[in-house]
Amino acid sequence: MAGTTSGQAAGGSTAARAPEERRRRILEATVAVIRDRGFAGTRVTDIAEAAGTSSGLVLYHFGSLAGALTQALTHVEDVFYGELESELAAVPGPVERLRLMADLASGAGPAVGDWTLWLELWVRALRDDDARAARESLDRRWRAALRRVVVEGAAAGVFHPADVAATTLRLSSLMDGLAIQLALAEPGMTPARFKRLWLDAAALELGVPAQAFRGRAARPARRRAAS
Amino acid sequence: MAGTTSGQAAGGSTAARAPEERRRRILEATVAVIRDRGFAGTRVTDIAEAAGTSSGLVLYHFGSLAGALTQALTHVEDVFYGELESELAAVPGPVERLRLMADLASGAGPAVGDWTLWLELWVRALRDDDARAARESLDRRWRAALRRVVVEGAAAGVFHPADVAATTLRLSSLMDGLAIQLALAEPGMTPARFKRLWLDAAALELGVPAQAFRGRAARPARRRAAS
DNA sequence: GGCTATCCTGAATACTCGTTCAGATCGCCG
DNA sequence: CGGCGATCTGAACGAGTATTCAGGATAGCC
Repeated sequence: MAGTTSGQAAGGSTAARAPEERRRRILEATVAVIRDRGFAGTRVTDIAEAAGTSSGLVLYHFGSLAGALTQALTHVEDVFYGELESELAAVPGPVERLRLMADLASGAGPAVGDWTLWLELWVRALRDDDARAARESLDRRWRAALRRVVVEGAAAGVFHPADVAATTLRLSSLMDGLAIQLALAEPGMTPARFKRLWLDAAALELGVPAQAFRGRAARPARRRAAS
Repeated sequence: MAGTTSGQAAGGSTAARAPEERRRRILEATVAVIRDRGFAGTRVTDIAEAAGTSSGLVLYHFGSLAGALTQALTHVEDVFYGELESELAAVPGPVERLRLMADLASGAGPAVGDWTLWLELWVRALRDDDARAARESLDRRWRAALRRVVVEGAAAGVFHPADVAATTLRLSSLMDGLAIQLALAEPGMTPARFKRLWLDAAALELGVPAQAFRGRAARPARRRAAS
């Protein structure tokens, strides 16, 4: 349906093609609404309103509400992956990279952002194949990134994991578990505590002293008040 | 609404009051439907059908669909807690108890059963206060049980946790995270692997050799083929 | 300028439920 | 027995919402 935008030949010289722009805006609006109201509570009208268009257009572009939800997921996946890769590439060593992943997951960074969306995704994945595929892909990528950092650290002689696969799986699962508390705003669970708990577990798993992950990164300018 | 069953005076001499029995059946049917279709997909008719009654009766007893869902949650909580306590009381030492908890969580035992319901609960708790309260209570109880086992083991000189609160929180969070994989039937995640991963993490956290949690319980009769 | 395909709108349609309601049924008591 | 309250049923109602549709605007192209 919707013609798969067959003849977009007319190269846009003046400005970016408006339709494409509109499409993207709708997808981002969809993500925002899902975050806010959940998959189950998201209506076509909500998406249209959030995107500043009509419900007709949402259906015109995505065929159905389910289509919009699904495409929003793959959009999220693209954005997430792009950000993760560029963020990771921007820092040097394994210790710093592990800390970065903790930052991203705890909500400080842009990539993971709000875990609410992830909880929603898990539940939808129980019964919807597209959601299942999206989640699996997202999870695999995140876990692969983590594993890369672990392996890198082991090669550098900094980390000493007993079993790389098990360590990777446990550390990413621990993140998910802690994330539930964070998403539900469990009293006592803050991004800082999330980070501390996870990095301490990483220290245990990787056979390094917990201090290895302390210090820096959290409060960049505190000692030198004004400079 | 529904009168809180005011005058149930008429003491039932012959058999248990049918209405109470019916009520319980409806609650259990509700839980089954939630497990199967999720909170979002559960309709009054589904519950009625699963319980073998009419939709009118469901509303008569619980006032609304939301009421039925909420009461189903507290029913689950009661059942869960009762089973957890009695199971834990039935085994002797800290090591055995920790293994029992791994069994229960991995799906071998009756208490946790299917993690699907838990994922559903987390998401509903994002926006529904009753669900939030139910989840918090369930979580607190489970975590308290875990903490008790850890403290008991520490007192006996078997476990050596560096920080009881952090260890408890991490081990229960890790369970939640692994449970997601289990609920989604991630390839490679089985109850056995779940148990192994979690108990190995426990060994790390508690400063005991991983072998401490191996052996027994898994395959009771393997060496002596026939007896 | 006209023609056409694409993009876009908002009202109309059709359908799915939650909830209401007008009574049946049942067990019990005076 | 006759009445009464609690329990139970299923049809009818109404609100909410995905999707359809009849057309309008727009931009490129001859």
